[in-house]
Amino acid sequence: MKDLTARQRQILNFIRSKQDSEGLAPTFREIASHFRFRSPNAALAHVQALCQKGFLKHLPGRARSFFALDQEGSGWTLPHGRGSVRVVSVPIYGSIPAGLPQDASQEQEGCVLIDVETLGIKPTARTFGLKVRGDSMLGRNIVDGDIAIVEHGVQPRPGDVVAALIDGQVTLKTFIMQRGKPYLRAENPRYPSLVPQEELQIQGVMVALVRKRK
Amino acid sequence: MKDLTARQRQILNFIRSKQDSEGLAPTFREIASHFRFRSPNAALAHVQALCQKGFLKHLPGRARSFFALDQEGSGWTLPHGRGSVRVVSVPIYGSIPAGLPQDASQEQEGCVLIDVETLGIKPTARTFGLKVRGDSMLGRNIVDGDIAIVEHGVQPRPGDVVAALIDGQVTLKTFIMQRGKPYLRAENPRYPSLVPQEELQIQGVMVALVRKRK
DNA sequence: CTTCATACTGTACAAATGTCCAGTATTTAG
DNA sequence: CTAAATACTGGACATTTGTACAGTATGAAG
Repeated sequence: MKDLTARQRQILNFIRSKQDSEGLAPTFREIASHFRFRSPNAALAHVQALCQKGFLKHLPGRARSFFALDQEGSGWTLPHGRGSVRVVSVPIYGSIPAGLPQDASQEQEGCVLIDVETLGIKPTARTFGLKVRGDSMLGRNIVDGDIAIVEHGVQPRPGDVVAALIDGQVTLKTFIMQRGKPYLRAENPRYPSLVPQEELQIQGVMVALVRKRK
Repeated sequence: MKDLTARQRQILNFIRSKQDSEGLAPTFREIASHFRFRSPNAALAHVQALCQKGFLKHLPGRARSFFALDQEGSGWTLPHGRGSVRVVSVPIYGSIPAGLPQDASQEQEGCVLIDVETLGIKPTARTFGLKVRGDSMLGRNIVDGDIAIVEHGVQPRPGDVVAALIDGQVTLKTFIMQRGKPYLRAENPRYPSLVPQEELQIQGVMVALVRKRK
């Protein structure tokens, strides 16, 4: 996917922001007016460039028919109240094979949609849901059947719940520091309590939790 | 708020569905065409009626500037994978005044977006989020800061967590039956454990729970 | 019966809007 | 230097679109 020029990104952002703030995409002339173009053609040219590069969709002949095609991360920007919310679709995995789920759509058990602000995540980060099995995290009030929303590639802070890969199995543990060294702690007395962090691979940090009625 | 006629509701639904499915509100002529009107004026008249009754907003002079003002079933249908998902926006209240929140937008603390399937709710039912204060539901692994998604107008089943109004305060309790009589149980030893159900008003049943990272 | 609201038809026009053509700088890549 | 891409100006035109005015028909309310 080609990159955008600075100007093109400005145009795209303007279209997005108009859609977000007013719930209505701008016209070519409104774009031109905002950037002080004296002709709608400059706007047209930019829009065409954006379409060609796959960042925008435009239905020819129809007013205000701009659709920002989200490049990074699937997601949508929805009108909401006065402003807007950004939602991402998060796949739910029952178990995660070694490594990161690339396109493990087979193992997928479903989906949750979450608004970005609720989670406080960056839409660029890779996020997935992990169905909790067993009661290893009871001490953190996480029970069987809960869906842990896990974000990959985030530095865990002490006390965070993390998803770690141990013996090919993904488990939730608490990330802690002791004497400057990182450890993982299981939150249930029946499990080995402390694991040195070197022995395993942290898949991600839990940023949210979703629980359904049973 | 006045009621809509059957035809007006059809028009409103069409505008909504167009916005949902195509991401673009229709023009007067597109409305007319869909209903086989031979003039855009019929559409105009209906839109004006909808605006007057407060179900729709329209910016005069601007193309496709329709905004369905969510009366009851706010929500969107998003493309998702092969199919689509329906999402609703759920307001979060820190506290709920007596009665049901009608347009208590002042007390609102934010919003969560949840896909309907995850919750298994009927989009018509009135749903809201309730920010949990304190640890009265620790026994059910619900902690301070959690957001309980509560659905109004649903019959609670024994064992369900319900939101109940006691002394003007909304509290979460467990709904149980004992000898055929309904009771509410607090899930923390420091609280009075059993309350006969007659003394209070059940606001709704918790259908889901959302927890953010602190 | 009359009055009113609802639900349209038909014509028309002006404003909003998309889009084409022909240019001019400026920058970037080779 | 040359060619191509980018970033515009200016004018023009055809559609799309919103909207006003003038009617017709129907059913409900009084």
